Amino acid sequence: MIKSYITTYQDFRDWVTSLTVDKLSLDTETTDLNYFKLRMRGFSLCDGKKACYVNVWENKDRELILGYLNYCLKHHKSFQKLVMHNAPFDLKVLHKEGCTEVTSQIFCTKTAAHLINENIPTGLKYLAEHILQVSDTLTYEQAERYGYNSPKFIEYATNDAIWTWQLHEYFNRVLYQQKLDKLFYDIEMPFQFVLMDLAIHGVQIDGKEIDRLDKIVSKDISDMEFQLRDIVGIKYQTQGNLFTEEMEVLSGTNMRSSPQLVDIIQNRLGLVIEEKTDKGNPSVGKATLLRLKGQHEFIDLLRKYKTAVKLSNGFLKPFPNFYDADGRVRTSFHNGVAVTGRLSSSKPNLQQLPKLNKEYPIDFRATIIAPEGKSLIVADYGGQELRVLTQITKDKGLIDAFQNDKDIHLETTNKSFDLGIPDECLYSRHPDHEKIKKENKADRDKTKNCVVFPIIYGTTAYGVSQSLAVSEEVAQGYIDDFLDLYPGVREGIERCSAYLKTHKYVYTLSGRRRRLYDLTPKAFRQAFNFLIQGYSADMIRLAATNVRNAGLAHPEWDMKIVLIVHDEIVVEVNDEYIEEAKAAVKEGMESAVEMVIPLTTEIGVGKKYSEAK
DNA sequence: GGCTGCGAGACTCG
DNA sequence: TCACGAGTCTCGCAGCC
Repeated sequence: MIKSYITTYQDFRDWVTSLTVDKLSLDTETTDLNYFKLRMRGFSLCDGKKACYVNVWENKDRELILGYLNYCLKHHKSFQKLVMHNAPFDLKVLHKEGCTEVTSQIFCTKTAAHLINENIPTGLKYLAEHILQVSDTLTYEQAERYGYNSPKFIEYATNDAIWTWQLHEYFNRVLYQQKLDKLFYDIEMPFQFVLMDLAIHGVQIDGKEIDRLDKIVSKDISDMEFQLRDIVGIKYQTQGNLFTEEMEVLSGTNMRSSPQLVDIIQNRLGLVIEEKTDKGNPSVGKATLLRLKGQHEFIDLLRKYKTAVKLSNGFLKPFPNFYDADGRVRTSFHNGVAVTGRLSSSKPNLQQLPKLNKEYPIDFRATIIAPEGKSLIVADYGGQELRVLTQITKDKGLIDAFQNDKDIHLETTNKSFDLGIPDECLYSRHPDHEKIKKENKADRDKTKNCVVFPIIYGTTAYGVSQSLAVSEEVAQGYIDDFLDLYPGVREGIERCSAYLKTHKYVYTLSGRRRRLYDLTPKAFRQAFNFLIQGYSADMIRLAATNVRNAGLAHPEWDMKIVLIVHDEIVVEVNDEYIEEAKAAVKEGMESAVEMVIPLTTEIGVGKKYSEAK
């Protein structure tokens, strides 16, 4: 491999001019990972035979070099296919440096690695060592000591591009062998540009509202600290807070410590804790406190206290650490972490923003806002999991239910609880349906949350018996009732299990695979759940790509996807194009895939996230 | 005595 | 042994200087 270190425009042009290939790998090096702060230090390229590192940091030719790179990305035949490891990152770096129209066919080796084996790390160094058998582990600091023009530094700087190129050669073959090529090229690669957009735009935060809520919640927590101790007679001293001048509790008891709460509840209140943690200790989590609700003033206040503490420590306090100078938060979306193919989000995790809690109504989601002159459109799939279940199993009962608007949860409840509701009243078109649904709301909710959805997760009779506080026999009866009503589901689960047993993997309707080598009962549950969760994840990828394309077709809308939350897409759009954009988002989501039961979308508009839901 | 790392437990979301 | 997939925070303890 011929390796060059390039610092001048002329040398870069010469290097590119001598290329005779139609494919290159690219790797960028930056000052920061965050779009708002980062600047490019340099980039490396590789064509399989030669590689170069182009240093643009404090370089007088910087603008010329980046301008030429921009030109090449659009027009040069060697840039027709661009291989990157973690494409959204390199794409956003290029975008930041003015290369905003990458028209190349892209290939992300990180994504390929995840599709081929979702159970291993996808870092470039790891893949180089384990797949390319590279043993070189030079760090940046080591390379730097040799000097920027030294062979060692050039080697370090070009390695990433070389490895990326070599991984492409291997992965591309395997993708076709494992029939992952359609998923990769038609779903994952277009979606990389959505991930790029998300990283670039971020989401607008109302910092003043965060501050306002933080003050309210902090005061509430402080008050509850006193009240909780007063209720159970724990002695404490007070101390003034230096900053807020409010009085704080000074006490040996910590109301956030589970062992101490166990002690208070059992020994001071004399209440029995039946629930256990994973390790078999008494649990003071949600389930326990819900069961003990109303039995002691302390329990009821503790529930509110825990909600407030979570809101404060988990969201209101840490959020300001993530503001960029433009008041937006740019989270990291990870496309190769969840084994089911779902996206995940971190720093901060925007997929777990608290919803409004009726018992402690602080509207955190109101702090996610649209900028001046724009609105948020929030669109989510209605009943996505049950629709995918229907698609997978082709169950006649489920198909009939969706086609004729029959209430699946009420039908199940009717059978399990022997309610004697006439079949025709289970259809929403029946004049008595709403009334009957209301009358049986409690049982219907129980069935929905404790039987129907858990079955999708592969629950056992034991699990259902625990959540409903009934015997295992009765619980098994509920499960059988559902599977008897929709026998296609039972067959689907059995088909999935049989396939897993033979092949040690299963695959979704989009061709995504999950490999499960250890065939424990849990593995069979994971396999069936994967068919639903994994396909749902690819639906949202296609939907988001459609929505992005609709936005590109109408630049005047200035429509940007700002969040993806599993079955939900949030976009920002200019106020004057809300109606057009709404229609486009709806169309983009509902046309993502062809299903026996057409997809439906629930859509809302508002200036705040919580208003639009 | 103070710092760091780590597992357990709890809680947020779909 | 017992319900799928994630990320983040705090507590409490072990180990280290």
